Amino acid sequence: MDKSGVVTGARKSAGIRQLPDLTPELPGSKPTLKTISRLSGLAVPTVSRALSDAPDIGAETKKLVRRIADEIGYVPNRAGVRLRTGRTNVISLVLSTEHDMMNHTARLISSLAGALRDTSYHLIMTPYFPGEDPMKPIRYIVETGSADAVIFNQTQPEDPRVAWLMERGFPFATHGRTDWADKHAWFDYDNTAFGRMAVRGLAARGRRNILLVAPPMMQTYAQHIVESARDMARLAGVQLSESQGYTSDSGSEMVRAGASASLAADPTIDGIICSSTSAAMAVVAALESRGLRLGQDIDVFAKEAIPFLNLFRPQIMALKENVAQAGEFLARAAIQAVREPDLPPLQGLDVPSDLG
Amino acid sequence: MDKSGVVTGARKSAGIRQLPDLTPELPGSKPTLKTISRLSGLAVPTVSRALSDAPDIGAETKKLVRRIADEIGYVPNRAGVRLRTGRTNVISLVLSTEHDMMNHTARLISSLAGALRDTSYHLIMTPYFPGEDPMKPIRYIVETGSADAVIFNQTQPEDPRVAWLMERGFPFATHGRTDWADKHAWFDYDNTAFGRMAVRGLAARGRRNILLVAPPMMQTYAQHIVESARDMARLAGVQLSESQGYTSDSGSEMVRAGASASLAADPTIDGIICSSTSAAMAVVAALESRGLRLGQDIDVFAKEAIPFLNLFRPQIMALKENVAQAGEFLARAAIQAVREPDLPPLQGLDVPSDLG
DNA sequence: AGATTTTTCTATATCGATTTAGTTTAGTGA
DNA sequence: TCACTAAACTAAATCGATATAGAAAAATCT
Repeated sequence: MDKSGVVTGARKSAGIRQLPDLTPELPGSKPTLKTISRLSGLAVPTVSRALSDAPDIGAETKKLVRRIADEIGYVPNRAGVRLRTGRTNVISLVLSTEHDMMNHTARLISSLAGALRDTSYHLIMTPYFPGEDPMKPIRYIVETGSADAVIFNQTQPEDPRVAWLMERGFPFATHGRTDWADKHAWFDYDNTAFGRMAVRGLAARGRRNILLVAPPMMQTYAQHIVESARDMARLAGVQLSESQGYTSDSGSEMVRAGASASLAADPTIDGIICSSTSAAMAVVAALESRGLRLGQDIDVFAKEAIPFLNLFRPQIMALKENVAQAGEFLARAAIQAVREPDLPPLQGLDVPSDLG
Repeated sequence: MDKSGVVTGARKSAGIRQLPDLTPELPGSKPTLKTISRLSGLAVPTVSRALSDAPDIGAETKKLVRRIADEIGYVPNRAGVRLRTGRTNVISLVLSTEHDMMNHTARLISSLAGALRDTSYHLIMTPYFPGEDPMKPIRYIVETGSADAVIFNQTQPEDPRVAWLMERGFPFATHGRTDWADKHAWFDYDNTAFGRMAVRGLAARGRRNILLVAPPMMQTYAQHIVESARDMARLAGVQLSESQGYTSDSGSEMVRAGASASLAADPTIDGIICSSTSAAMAVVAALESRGLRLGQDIDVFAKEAIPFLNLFRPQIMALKENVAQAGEFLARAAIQAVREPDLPPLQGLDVPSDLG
């Protein structure tokens, strides 16, 4: 209200190159914009705008500010930015603790965290437990504003999480596709190629009666595998049946028992396709306990994130799944969804190359 | 400066039970203290203090405020709290992406995230890559104030991270012990018991020449295993040698090759102790490729986070490591280190029970 | 030269929560 | 009845960054 005697105005200290004030910092306190302001003699907002390369700040000023910022190791305070702008600089990975896809998950986390390392983003884990409403963690993130974007997997064709997030325009990226895949960011393993190559590979080794241990059919990628495997089986003229009562996600003990039962029910089965590494392990255990010789009486075709199956049994026909690539891609996709919501969403496919 | 005509004072609206103002909220905006303030007619700080149960707020007022807060679903804004108090409500897990302890790591992450779910804390992942300075992520967290506490593993007896954090009084909890274990929070698997039980178990099956595949000796737990195994070997009168040129962390291919070489160099080896699941897998692969029969010519003793080894080979002598317990404990320990720095730090041991 | 525009800053308000320093009313004691 | 204390609030400042409005100097135009 009282402005008498207040001298305001620009250029008061423009042109000054050397630091006008070198008052020693309070020890232990992190430098803020205020620190730079004091050191440079510029106002705090000027410093802020200089660092964000605003057009209304002089070139010399920008240079000066950036030099000081570098020298004193200025890093913007996250809480300040977040409070003012609403941007959290956090990306949430929704973690299913289900079953034993553990290995896969760990790989994904590492690569995501690694990819975000040199960005301003932190990765937070938002777990949910089997049986819980899958919407819950998503709603939590959005409603509490805990992150700028969400990443999640186990997508379904008409995934309610995807619908809900799109409706609200909240940035996200999925590991796996949906029916609206052209409208959002995703990364997926090419399970259609996998299904095709699995049947073709087994047929090439003379297998004629193939058992497919697929993931739960609600998930999009299960449908990709099943459909492509069926198509290829028709083309190749081989028989294809699907596991009944258990899936590749069922847990190792259950898969082993199930596979054992399947083999007992139909002893002519000579090829098994597994859509996960742990399922392949369980299946091999099952067939060996039934006295079947892997690679001779029967072949197993699988997918794996880490070279592991062939260490265990060289005979397993394994295709590599590049989970590290998935993590890196999803990180970029999520960030782009946050920063450039109007660009077409990033979409990527991990196409398995043919077996040697 | 100008106070004329301003009516200030307490009790202006004390005693009012019903909500004096029901102005509809702007749609889509999250409720804040201000919202409650408007609805209750109380000042914002009063609302704040009422919610934090401060002694200078009346009982009726507290009840009123809490009721409104519940009704409108008030959740404190993280950025506001963090900016004002400096408390981030974040716990950082420093993630080693090294080797293939993947499975173990994933379990730990899930259980940590799960344990923090019903607290106000979020879990962020701070990765670092093999070969990097292990101090780097720690320094980053502390210096940027990205978290209230850090959790990390792969501790060494005189771990520089522990020393550095203790010096600064920054809250942390380790998975694994150090020489200063009585002074900080930790959770550990009882590797001394493991080493003892492994040797005893193998000796009980008549094994006389045992090979120990231990982790790198810099890590504390490796020393626990080696020392206890040596002690027990002396007691039981069996021979014990340690793997040369490879460790249980060396990566599956390397362990397989190394174990194969060890078996070639000393064909009288009739028992192998592995301190990790992946090492056990590799070792079994090695001995089978050399024509040795597991459970007959030779026995393998190992530790595992997920029931897996026995699915693969029932003959493997496996002790369970309760990683879920570790995660839960570390979460609690970290939170206590933050909230009650003066209480003695939480310390816990996962004691493997004897084999059946 | 005087008016007008451009350039480059500064001042102020704001995000949401909390801390510190008052201020008012009611109650107590003499 | 008047000073004095306790109880229960309110006011104002603060954390750090940024958006908006406004102001002075310099450059341009007429």
